[in-house]
Amino acid sequence: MTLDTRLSWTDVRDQVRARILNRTYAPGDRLPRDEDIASELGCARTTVHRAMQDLALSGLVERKRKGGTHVRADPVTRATFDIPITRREVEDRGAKYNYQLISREREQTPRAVMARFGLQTPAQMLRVRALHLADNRPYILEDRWVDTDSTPEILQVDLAQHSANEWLVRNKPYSRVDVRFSAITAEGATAEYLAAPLGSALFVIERTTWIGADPITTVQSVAAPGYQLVAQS
Amino acid sequence: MTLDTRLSWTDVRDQVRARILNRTYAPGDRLPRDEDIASELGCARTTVHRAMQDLALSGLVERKRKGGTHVRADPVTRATFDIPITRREVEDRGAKYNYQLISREREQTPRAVMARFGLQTPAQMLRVRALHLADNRPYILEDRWVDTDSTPEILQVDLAQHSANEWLVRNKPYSRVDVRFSAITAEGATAEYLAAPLGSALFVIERTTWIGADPITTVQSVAAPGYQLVAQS
DNA sequence: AAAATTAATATGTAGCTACATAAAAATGTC
DNA sequence: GACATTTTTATGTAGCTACATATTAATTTT
Repeated sequence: MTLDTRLSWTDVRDQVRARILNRTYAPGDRLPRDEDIASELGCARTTVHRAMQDLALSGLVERKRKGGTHVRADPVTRATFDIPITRREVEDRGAKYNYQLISREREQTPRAVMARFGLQTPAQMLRVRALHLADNRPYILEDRWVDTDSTPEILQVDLAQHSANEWLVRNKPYSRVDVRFSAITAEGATAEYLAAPLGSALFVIERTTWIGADPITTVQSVAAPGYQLVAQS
Repeated sequence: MTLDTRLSWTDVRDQVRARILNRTYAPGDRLPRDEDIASELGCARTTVHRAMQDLALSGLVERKRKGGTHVRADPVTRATFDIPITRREVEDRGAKYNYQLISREREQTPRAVMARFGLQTPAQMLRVRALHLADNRPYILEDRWVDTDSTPEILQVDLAQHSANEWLVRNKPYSRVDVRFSAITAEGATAEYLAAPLGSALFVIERTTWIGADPITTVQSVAAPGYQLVAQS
């Protein structure tokens, strides 16, 4: 059993959070120093420190050296999303996974792709388009660009067998990633590949990765109608 | 200056990450114990612990007591999104914020709302529909249900002046939140309020909050065409 | 009074010890 | 051999000290 006199850092975090919520510490207020909270609650400063770090991470307070800890005036809802390999996502839903390569060509990057990488001038990259299926129904259509300077090995990979998604995730770690979500209307080839009614709304995930300053890949993944992304609890 | 012989936990994290990336520790592998890594790199176990915690948080490894630390076989892309108050979001874009109350009525929760809260039986709640504008153009249309048992004060708030969004965020903290994203097609009243062409794709954020086990509010926010959500770096 | 310098201070980090806890591995029992 | 029990072990946590670092506040200089 835990001694009832001993506070864990989660206890401290919950206590402080409760005080913020009941306005003991109001939005914008400066909290007491870690040390004072520690002596008040009867624990070590390190424990309060850990609690405060967590509150800062969740966006409830802001901390600055010497400046102290302040309750954020405009709290934000902070949500974390896990975006797994598509194969895994499908299998986790209990569906059968399939994959089809649509095209694989060297092309010059259009303006939109240059923008995502922050490039000033166009470059030759490998463009791979592919369809992921769940129970033989279209699930996600991906349009990917791979930088062959940073990732020449991709040229040896048999992309008809293994998706670039999977190969990259397993073999090409990144140091920075940019993720953005949006919605587009189903039309033309996109609608056709996804077997989506013309004009239906499609959920889009855009991911761009770098290793250091070097681009690795950018991908636009368009999900079939009805797709929903749920935050991690 | 830092002594070059002294490793910070971020150094350790980066070292271990580099080893995972270059396959010294391959996917599925078990890493050495914290203590061994510590003595190898010449630092304290606490430092390695902190580094490992961070790698676990970012989804690169999994840790279990006694089981040790394993490299995740299927790494995930983990992205964090901040969803601020709508007014703030608009103002941060340098636009002028406006707000219009559309309706405010007590209604019985339909099945979809019951599902979001996990309710078995319908309940009477306050339904508030409102439009947020940026530079006098429709920005987000929200359809919100507020539980008046947990939040009776909402009945006294002048929702024509202040959005329920803002009042709740400032006055009604939650202990649990569920966030999900999807896309819908613009039609009927939704299209009209948002001044969106019929059939255009709209980005949808659904948020449901509880305090303990008690429902607070659930809201479906439909963004005007072109809306994009970007992950925190 | 304005600018530059110095001191004070709250948080950040590293290292140590000691103990808690979960889960695997080993052992004992039927 | 199958099941229950005990031991072992790797991570998790709390508390302590000592020092680093970023800012603010105070002081001195111009």
